[in-house]
Amino acid sequence: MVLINLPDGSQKEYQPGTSVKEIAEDVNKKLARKAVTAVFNDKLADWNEQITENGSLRILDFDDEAGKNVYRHSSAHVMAQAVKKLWPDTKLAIGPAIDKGFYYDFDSEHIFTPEDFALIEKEMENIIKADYPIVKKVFDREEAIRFFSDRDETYKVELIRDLPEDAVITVYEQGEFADLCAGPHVPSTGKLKNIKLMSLAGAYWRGNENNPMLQRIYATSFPEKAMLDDYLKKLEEAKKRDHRRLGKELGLFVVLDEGPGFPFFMPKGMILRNELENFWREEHRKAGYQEIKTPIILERELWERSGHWDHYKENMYFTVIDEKDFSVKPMNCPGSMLVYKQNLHSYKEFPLRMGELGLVHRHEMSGVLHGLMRVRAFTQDDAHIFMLPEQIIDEIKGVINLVDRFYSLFGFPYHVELSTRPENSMGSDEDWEKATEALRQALEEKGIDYKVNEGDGAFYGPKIDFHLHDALDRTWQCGTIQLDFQMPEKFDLTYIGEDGEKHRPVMIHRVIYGSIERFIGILTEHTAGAFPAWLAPVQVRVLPITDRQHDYARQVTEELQKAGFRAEADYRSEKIGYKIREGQMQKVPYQLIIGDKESEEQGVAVRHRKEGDKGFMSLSDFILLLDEEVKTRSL
RNA sequence: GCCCUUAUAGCUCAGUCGGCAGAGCGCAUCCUUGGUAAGGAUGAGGUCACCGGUUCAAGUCCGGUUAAGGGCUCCA
Repeated sequence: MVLINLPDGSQKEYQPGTSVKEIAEDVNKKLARKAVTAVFNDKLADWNEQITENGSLRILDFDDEAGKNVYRHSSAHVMAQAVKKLWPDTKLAIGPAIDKGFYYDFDSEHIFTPEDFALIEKEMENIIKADYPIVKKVFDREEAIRFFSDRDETYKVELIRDLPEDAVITVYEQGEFADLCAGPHVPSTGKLKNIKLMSLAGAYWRGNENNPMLQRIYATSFPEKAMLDDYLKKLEEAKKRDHRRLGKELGLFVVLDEGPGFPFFMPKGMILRNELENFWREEHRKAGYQEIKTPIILERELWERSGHWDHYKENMYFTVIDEKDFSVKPMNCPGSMLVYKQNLHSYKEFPLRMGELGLVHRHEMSGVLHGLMRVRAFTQDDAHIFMLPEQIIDEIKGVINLVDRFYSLFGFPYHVELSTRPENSMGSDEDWEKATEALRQALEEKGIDYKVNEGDGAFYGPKIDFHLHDALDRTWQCGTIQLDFQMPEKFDLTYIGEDGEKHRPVMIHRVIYGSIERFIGILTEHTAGAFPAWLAPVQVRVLPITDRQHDYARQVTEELQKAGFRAEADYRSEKIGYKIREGQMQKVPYQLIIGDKESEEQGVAVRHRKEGDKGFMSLSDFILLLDEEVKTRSL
């Protein structure tokens, strides 16, 4: 007999050779019906796998991450089967489960279009209805190669050839369809339901642009109809708060044909932007930063010296002035180095913090441009900090505090990643060791959990990245702190130490917003355009109910403006409901309704964007309330 | 850059088989003066992205260009 441990702590005995399925059904009939796959002794197991040794077994359903992946992966096989049936000359590449669904890459004479989706979905339904058992077969290498060669599946053959010598090669079959696959899979195609094909894309074989372009079909699947509907609804909602759409609707920013990747900021977008910059300047002044501004166009020779010419030329723009070559800056650091070199520095000045809201231009490939999220010109809230080696830890902690101050203010949760030395990097092992240790120690002293990305650092130094989480559960890398050993060398930066001798300072680059443009994009989607009052382009709208209140409304508006608020009034002869609707859609935080009662009693009826009608208030009370909200920059 | 898709009024979009350019919203003017998410009437607004081709005739079909959207990281 074999002894099986179950997740609830109980143990049961079975005949050797009992299948996972039989055990599951014995333990819990209901769970067995919902089950997708199982984990036996920490390894994913097939439903029909026979248990021959003692161990612990856990049944997985769709709610488990691993179960979800198996469900989606099996869905991908069914999609591939349908496609092969409809277009038999199609060659299969790979078809994994991904975050929110799955895809399969095909190489086919037939060019897929969205019109094919219905056809493919129909065929998939047939396959599901047929309820083909999904059967695992173990092949040795030669057999497997022969098997797929016979079927002219050249990509599969290539995959097999790249597998390690001793790999166990498994093939899963369902009906006439067979695919090279590590498994596991759901027991039969009938287990799958609610599949929807989402989109088409080109994708290079193995992600390499020198390889042939395959056709990728993205799709998703769920065990319950309600789950699929919910997912589709969420996609709709995400579309509604797309920053490109909101940017246009709210008059914030726009990207035009005349400037691909070069966004325009409209008056209201500028208010947002200026507020973000004001806040940035205020906080950086408090944190002991000085501000500089370096030129956007600088001589080619500078970029050769900094190494950008060699490492970054592809992404740079060039121009000629008086027959000399110049580059538009893609980064701020070389300019900052030149500023540092204008004086002789003493260790007593350290740490020397130089901030710059620097506009950089980078030539991004046309296909990657995306609203404000990926552009060709953007403003980095950059800073370069020059210091003594022993100041690194405290200085990093200071930057971490600043990042936390910013992200918490906007209500963004975030997580932190530490990237260590990559392959072809510069500098000595000792320097890297010291620097990485300093970053680690700073994080640990701050009590911050972090993920380590081995070998993911910049070629000039290790780094800490801050990834913020938005309201739609996506993450964005914004802040970063990078140690740089290379720039101080290349520009021969020095300071005079206590000993009167010249030494090489340690330098870090850091950004908090990352790119102001992108941060605005993220913030727009996060808040769905309903910015906190301190950022809102229009903070208050005054809405007179009839012409009788126009004079008083004008007086109120002027008083609000005098108090420093961005206020406007709507004097059109529309009904109050109409004016309110418009203000709501423009996401104005406060609307003040003014009728006879308010003008007689010299007050306002306050309507909050989210809380609705808050009733009558004296104007001075309202000013106090809004002033507090703006001053504290509350959410 | 590469693959698929798309481009019609300020915005969102319809336009069938190739045969007079459309709707809603917005905007302007007028009527309406009203109490917390759309009152009514009238009107203006178009090089159907751009260049070329087929045709008696092109928003529509074909080719090219530009731009945008979804991807090109997830690995049997």
